[in-house]
Amino acid sequence: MKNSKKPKVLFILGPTGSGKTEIAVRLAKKYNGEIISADSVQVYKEFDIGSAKVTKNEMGGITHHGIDIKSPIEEFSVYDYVQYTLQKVEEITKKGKLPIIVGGTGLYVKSLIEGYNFGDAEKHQEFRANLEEEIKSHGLDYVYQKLCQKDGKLASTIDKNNPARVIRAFEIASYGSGKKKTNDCKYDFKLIAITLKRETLYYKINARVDKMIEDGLIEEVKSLYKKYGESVQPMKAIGYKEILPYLKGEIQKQNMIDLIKQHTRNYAKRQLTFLRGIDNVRYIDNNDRDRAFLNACKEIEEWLKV
RNA sequence: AGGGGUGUAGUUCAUCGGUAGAAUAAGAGUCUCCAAAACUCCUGAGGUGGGUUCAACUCCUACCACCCCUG
Repeated sequence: MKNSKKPKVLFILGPTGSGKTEIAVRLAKKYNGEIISADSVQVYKEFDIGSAKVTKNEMGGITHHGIDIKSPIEEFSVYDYVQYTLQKVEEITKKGKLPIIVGGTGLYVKSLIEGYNFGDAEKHQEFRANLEEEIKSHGLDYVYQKLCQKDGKLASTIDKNNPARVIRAFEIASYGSGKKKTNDCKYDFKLIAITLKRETLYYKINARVDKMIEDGLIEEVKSLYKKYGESVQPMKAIGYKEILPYLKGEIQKQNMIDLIKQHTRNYAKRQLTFLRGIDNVRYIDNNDRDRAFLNACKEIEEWLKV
C-alpha cells in the first residue's frame, strides 16, 4: 500500500441503487478523474434501461470506460475485464489523471485489488459445451466423479453442487499446466463503499424498477429479444430474464415487475455480503448526498497525500 | 338475513387425537474466467373463548374474520 511507485486507483463500490454513479461523477470532476465501470452488464451495447446504464447527461462530461464495449452476442468474463482495466488504468495514469473504478460487480473489483492471476487454462468453448451436455444427460455428480478421478486434489477444493465450478475445474484439470496461482496487486488503492440503510435501499430499488418500466424497459427487451434471442449473456441479467416469460404470455405484468424487484433486492443483498468480505473498505452513508460527498473527499484527500 | 365453506410461518398449501411438514419470501453465507451468474445454510405458525379427553391444531360449541350460494 505504501509503495508510491504503484499508481493510485480509487474504487467507488456499493450495492445497486446506492447512488454510486452520481457521487463518482462528482468526485471525478473534483479530482480530475476518469471513470472505469465495473459492471458485467453495462459492458454490453443496447442493454441500457435494464442495466441502469449511465446516460450521457449523468456522465457530466466525465470520460467513462468499460461501458458499451461489447456487442450483445460477444462473451465477456472476469478475465477480459481485468485485461481491459489494467490497460485503461495505465492510459489514464499516463495522462496524469486519477482512475476511478465504479461498480457493483464484486468479483471484478476483487480480482483487481487482490491481483488475481487467472492461470493459463483458457476457455474451450467446445469442451465446455460437451461437459454441459454430459451434466444434462448423466447428472452433475457423474461429471464430478470423473473430475475426482482426473484430479482429486482439485476436485476436493470446489463446490460439487455448483455446475459452473465443476466445469471450470475440469477445464483447468484438462488444459492447465498446474502452475501455481500468484496474486499481485498493481495498485495503491482506496476503497470507498456507498451504502444506504437496508430499508431505504430496498425502497429505492423498487422505485427504480417502476421507473425502468415507465422508461420503456419492456420495449427494449422486446427488440433485443427479436434481434439476439434469449441465450446471449446479458439477456440473463436481472431486468431482462424476467421479461421474456411475460412477452411469451407466461406470466402477468405485475407478477413480472415484482420478480424484477425481488431479484434486484436479492442481488443488492449479495453485493453487500460480498463487500463485507473485502478488507479496508470505508463505508459512507449516502442518505445525505452532499454530506456523503464531503466525507468521501476527506477520505480521498488523506489517501492522496500519502 | 338464511344456507354452505375456510381460518396453520409474511404468503401459498400439507399433516396429525400424542415433538406440526413443505414451497416461497425474509435473513445469513460461499466465491480466482458466464458473477446481475451459480451454490450453501437458516429463523419463523394452527383466529378468539369455552367444552370433551390423560392429552386438542385436530372432535364439539360459541364468537370473530374472510369467501361462495340464495334472497
